[in-house]
Amino acid sequence: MAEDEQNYDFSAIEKKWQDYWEQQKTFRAEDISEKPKFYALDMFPYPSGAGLHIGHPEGYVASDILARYKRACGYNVLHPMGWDAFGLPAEQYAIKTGTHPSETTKNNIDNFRRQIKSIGFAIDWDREINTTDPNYYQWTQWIFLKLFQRGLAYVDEKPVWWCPALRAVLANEEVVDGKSEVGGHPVERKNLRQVVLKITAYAEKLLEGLDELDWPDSTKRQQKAWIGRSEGAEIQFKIDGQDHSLTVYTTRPDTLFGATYMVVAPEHPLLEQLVICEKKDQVKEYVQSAAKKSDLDRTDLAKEKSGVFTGSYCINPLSGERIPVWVADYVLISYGTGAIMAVPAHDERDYEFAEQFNIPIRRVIIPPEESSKEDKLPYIGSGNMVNSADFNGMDANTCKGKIIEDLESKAVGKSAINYKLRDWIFSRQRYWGEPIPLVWVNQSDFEKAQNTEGVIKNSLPPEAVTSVKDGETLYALPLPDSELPLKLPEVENYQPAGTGESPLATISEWLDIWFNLTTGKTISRKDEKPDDENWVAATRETNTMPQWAGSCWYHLRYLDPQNPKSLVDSQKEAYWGGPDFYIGGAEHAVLHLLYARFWHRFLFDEGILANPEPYNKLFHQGLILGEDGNKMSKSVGNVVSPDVVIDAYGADSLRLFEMFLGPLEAVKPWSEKGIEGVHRFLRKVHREFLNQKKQHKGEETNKDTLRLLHETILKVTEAINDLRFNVAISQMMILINHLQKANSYSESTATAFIQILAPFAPHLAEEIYAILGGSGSIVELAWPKARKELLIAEEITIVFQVNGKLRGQAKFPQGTDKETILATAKSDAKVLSFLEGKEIVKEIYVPGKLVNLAVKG
RNA sequence: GCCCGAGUGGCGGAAUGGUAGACGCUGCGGACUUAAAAUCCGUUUCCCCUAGGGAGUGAGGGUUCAAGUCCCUCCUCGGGCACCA
Repeated sequence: MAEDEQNYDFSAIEKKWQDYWEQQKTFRAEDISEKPKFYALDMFPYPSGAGLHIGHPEGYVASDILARYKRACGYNVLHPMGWDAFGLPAEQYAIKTGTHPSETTKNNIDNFRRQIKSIGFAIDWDREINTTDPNYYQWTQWIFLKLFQRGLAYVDEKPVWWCPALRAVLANEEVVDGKSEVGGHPVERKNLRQVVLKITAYAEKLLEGLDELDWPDSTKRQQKAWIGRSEGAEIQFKIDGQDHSLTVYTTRPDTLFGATYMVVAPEHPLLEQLVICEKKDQVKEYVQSAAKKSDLDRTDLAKEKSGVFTGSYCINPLSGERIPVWVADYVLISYGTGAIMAVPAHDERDYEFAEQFNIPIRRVIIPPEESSKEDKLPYIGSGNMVNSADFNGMDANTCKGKIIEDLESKAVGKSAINYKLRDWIFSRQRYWGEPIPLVWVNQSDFEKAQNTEGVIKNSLPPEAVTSVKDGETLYALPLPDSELPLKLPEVENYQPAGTGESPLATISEWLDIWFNLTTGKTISRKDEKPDDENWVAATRETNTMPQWAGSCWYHLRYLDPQNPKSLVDSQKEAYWGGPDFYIGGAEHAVLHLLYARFWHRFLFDEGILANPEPYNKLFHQGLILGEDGNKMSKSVGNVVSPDVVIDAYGADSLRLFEMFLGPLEAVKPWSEKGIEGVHRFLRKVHREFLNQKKQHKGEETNKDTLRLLHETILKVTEAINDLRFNVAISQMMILINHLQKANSYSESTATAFIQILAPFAPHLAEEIYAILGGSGSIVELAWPKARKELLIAEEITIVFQVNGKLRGQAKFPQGTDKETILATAKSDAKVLSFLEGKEIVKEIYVPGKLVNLAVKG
């Protein structure tokens, strides 16, 4: 090989250009611009102590390629990065070591930032955000106060998942199969005072909004299922011999005449009144045992249903029939009314229960005649009504409405809609989260607040938020905006209080305050009470917010990260709107993406934002597995660190290979050998373009080269738009292989090539551009246009098929007529041998592609 | 159990209903070299008596001149939900 060949010193090249970009602020986004905008957003990482792993950059590289490509297309591009840095691990580490979580978090962020910078992203680092920064969480608290003011926050004793090992309350979503999602520790039920957000008030809007979104279908489906809308009826059954009624929810009012028993959940408030004397002990015992069961037990025991007869009866509002009422834990208190009418003939669960307890099963719907084989019970389908008095013979589906009408006219029922979605338990009994900016006062001070003009009175919710503590009802008051951020106080010990309260509850200096009802100012109660009647004794809310809070609105803060006056300037928000591309893991399909939509829609309803939906276009990158095909994990020892890869092959190779592995959305294994392949490709590019002996000035003179170049520009452009980066890279490999074999090619060809390579391997592209004599940065060049007229070849290859099988081929000049081609095909020696003794029944000619002769005999 | 998605060489994967296996990896053979690395060239779906032919995209059917691609049934894997009345 040529002695003058330079090594591909990727380390030096990458360092050089990363420094250049940083110094020049190459990727600074304009706040507002004449240019159209493109906002590429990554799900920001939680900066863990383990550092970045190879899966993180996959999405970042994809969004970075788009960002760089769009910039070359003339867009004002924003590609920001930040840190979702509140969370359990830093707190756990603090409990173990006494290190302040902010210190751990700072170190982890520094390491993450270093790692991400080493990959060479087109990130505007001036817009970096951090959810644990008081200047950031001030606005998280501010949004909470808005929700509070609108009555969308309340406090309730809730049976919640308590994890003894983590000493923390977990959200439903953080419990998987009866264990904590983090760490896999067992969890149990415990009643605790919780701050809850009324996300259910947005159930309908969140459901409807999905239709408009350009999201993966599976993600939309998951959210739809999570919201779980169903239509049906609420029906009141009078309790026999009492004045009360039992209200049930059903989606099948058409099966009302088939109800042969009723069930109430063990936690149902009417249960006590329903139980007759003789059954008291038995029911009490049953309720107690049900309370002990975790959800895991309930699921495991799903095959074996359990329940107890209460001794009471209800009256079917239409038939007048007396129906026994049971208590059973297969009915959930948290859904519908916590009570059902059981129709064993047409519901699998009721059928199972009825079989087990010998309860009558009465069919009220028969399948339509055509499918009369479908005659087994339970029968879930539609059909015609039987055993249903006046409704007999009618179609069951139409009967739903008729029965509801009938119930409504008798004032014993109405149509109803139900959702599986529950309100969002928003409090965590932890230290390392945003403090919830509320204070608690007694009733008389609350009434005083209601009658004292000032910021507090003006930001009270429509209904008082209360909580009972030690037998006394306390009332929640909001801190005013002027008191934000409410900073986390210093604490001696990060261990939660044994009661399940947050460590903040142990800091009385912070907890017990004098609160001014006019101004909302606070001072510690250790200080003397000011001599002013507006100062009252109060205690602070000690719960902190869940990790989801900060990520509900971070996409907005990137638009205006330093703004001390509002969470985002409305002009900037109007210009940028939402992200044009949002990429992250599918594991956030429901939680983060639903919570963020909720907050965003709320802010839209408040008139604070111009758009109702936060993320119009969403994409999930697929997991990168270890080389052994298993999920990367420390314990298996198959984790690949980007640091190691960059050290050995460089950031450009890492970027290119992550995209070359396979389709972006696919789950695919890492391969050490595979990265050598793309690294070789980059070395080849480096070698080829540095050896300028083959290059000549002016336009490309070789027609094949010119055609392939423009085919490559076209394919790469299309592939980027379709997020098919693996295909784009293949095509570039084809081109470099061609140039390597060519005797010479023009400088303009080389420049066009590195321009389309630049979004993928930006450092190498910059270096070659500089060597070829380009000034400034390659990112300033406009994206090359594919000249489609060059793609038409002078000669076309036509394939000859007989009965769809390849039998020959020939080249023809562009524009050869059909007859000539067919004649040539039919006289082709090989084709002829397959036509012998047969009759041609059909001749197909696909222009420019193939001839197919269908033969018979 | 229910709802999705996916099955293509030794491997990762290409293929608007139109030449299956592009591109890359691996293996094998060769060139260069004292040697190695690097680089380059050839070869790599399977079967057959290798001229050439036959089979082939999880299995079986179907539609079509033509099916990896569309339709039906089934199998396997992956993901989600899981007593929500």
